[in-house]
Amino acid sequence: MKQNAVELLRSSNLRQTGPRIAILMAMMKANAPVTQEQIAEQLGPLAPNKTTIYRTLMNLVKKNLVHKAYIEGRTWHFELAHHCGQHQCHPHFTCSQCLQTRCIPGVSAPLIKLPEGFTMHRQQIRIEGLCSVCRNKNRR
Amino acid sequence: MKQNAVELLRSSNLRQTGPRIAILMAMMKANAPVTQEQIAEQLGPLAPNKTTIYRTLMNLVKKNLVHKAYIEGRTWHFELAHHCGQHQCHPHFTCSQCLQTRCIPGVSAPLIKLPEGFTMHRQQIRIEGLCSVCRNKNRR
DNA sequence: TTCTCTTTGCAACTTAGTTGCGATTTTGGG
DNA sequence: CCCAAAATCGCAACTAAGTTGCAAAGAGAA
Repeated sequence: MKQNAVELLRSSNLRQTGPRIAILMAMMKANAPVTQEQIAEQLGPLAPNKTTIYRTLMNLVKKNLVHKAYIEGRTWHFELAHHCGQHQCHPHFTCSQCLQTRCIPGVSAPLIKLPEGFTMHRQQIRIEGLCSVCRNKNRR
Repeated sequence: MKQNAVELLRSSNLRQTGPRIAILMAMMKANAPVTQEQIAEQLGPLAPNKTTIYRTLMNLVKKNLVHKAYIEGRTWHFELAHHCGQHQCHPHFTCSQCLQTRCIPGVSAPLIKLPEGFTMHRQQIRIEGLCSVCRNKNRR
């Protein structure tokens, strides 16, 4: 997995530093978009400083190795780009009751047709609803 | 227009107060999602306190008269629900160069099929790209 | 008009992300 | 292998945006 991270950095012409490799590895382990805080938590006491985490994430976004996910709440979430299509991320579902977010892999919507002269870089879908767990709870 | 705002409040069983009517009217004038600050600015010196604006917006969201739009940046944007479909808002386009956001009215994507047991309340689409103005600027 | 419940404004506060800057690390060249 | 230049990092102080608690004002039913 570390090899994988190193490879990603090399392919994007980014220097291979400890913090970057650690952050990428932490994101590989996650199966949903993560926040700065979750990354730090995951890496434990040797986690990089939060400034470094934010700066790294923003660099990775710029290089298109990572995408920012648009999710309810005030906190930014990020995920590795390699499960996303070229112009479209997989949808994200947020339960409006338990507030958990999860990816909905393997599905996508047709790309929206933009007005004349506009170029699409990326289309993202966010869904709000009730997850099956909460739905069952409500039934009782 | 004021009548319209009053009607919205009545139909949702909300008390008709000055701040609420003013905020709804400000949103009716806008043709893209607005922030608390933009609402205050629009209403000028007699704008309600920012706490009131936030609280009002959150109430209106709860009543489904207003939706929160998911847009790049740290600031919340809101728009009236009456241009949105029942389970889907119109897409929002943000230019990654000038950062302006605009609505793309009249188009939508098929609703994503959720996993068994999940219920959809609302699907929202966010597109990032280059608007025609910026694209032309880059050409030169 | 009065009473009750809701809404508002204010000021202080919290959270999440940002900035500036000196110290450290990476990497390419000798 | 070693060095210098450029990129990156960590820290502490800061900013922006939204939140909270509470007393005062307002809405609407009787």
